[in-house]
Amino acid sequence: MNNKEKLRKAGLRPTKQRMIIADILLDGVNRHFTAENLQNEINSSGNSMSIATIYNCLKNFRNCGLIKQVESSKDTAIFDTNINQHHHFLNEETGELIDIENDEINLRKLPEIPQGYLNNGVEVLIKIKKQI
Amino acid sequence: MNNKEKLRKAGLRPTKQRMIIADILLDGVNRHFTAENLQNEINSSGNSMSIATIYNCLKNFRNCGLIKQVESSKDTAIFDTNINQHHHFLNEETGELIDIENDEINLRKLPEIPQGYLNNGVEVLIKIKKQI
DNA sequence: TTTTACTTTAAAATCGTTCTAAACTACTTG
DNA sequence: CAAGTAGTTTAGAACGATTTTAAAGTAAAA
Repeated sequence: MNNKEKLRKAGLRPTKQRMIIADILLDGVNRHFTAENLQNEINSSGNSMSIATIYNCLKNFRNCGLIKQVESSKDTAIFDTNINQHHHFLNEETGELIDIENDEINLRKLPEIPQGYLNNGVEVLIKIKKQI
Repeated sequence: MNNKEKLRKAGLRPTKQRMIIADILLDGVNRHFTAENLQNEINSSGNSMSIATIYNCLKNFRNCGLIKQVESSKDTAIFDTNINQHHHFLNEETGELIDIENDEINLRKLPEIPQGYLNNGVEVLIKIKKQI
């Protein structure tokens, strides 16, 4: 499926701007990035786009499940093109994230989900620091 | 150990402002809060404090391990007085966090920590949503 | 004491992100 | 294809959380 079809399937009009971003993000390579990172990539691809459009687009892509947003206490939102359930190492000193595939972690015992709620995804974060 | 001693032990001068905040936070009750939540509590305790001081203090307390900061992609920093390793349910719709004690989760298989790094804490986040 | 280093403060500045409202464009319908 | 309409992009203003500034204040050391 090409990117135009992916956007349509997600319920998004394939506008010029969304296609530029889809061409960068939806190439099958897993990556973590911020809005600013993406703007730089857009610029170096010879295109340009309002930062508001980039934020709109990231929000739309995220809401449609084309990308994920990482839970992180950094001051900048971090997005992830790996939309499968998976986990992360976090280097707290640098903010760097490294993917951990879902089958590399085995959650044996899970607590009971609060009454009236459903499990909507589990994320494990392993904080790491440089050995001294 | 009283709060003055706790601050000294953490390497922080027990100033008037830090004592006010310690009296609110270090009472043994686990809670999640933002800087603004804390400011409201300070105000209702009959005290007042510059917001810059509140931020300074929270950062100091966090760096000294007196409180923790929760990994969360919300736009406001969330702190936690529960400093033991533990986990959270996150209601993504409301942002509400609920503690999961460490022994309620059993992580069987863990991935290998990257070469040259040490495990510095594991946090599991279980996202939940209201059943319809 | 007196000195020194650390802390607090109000206000300004900064930074990421969202809003606004006007111009534009994709899609629909005739 | 033409015209309508609903959704999208844009620059720039606005916003909210947090940090910085620089001056005044305070705790601890000498």
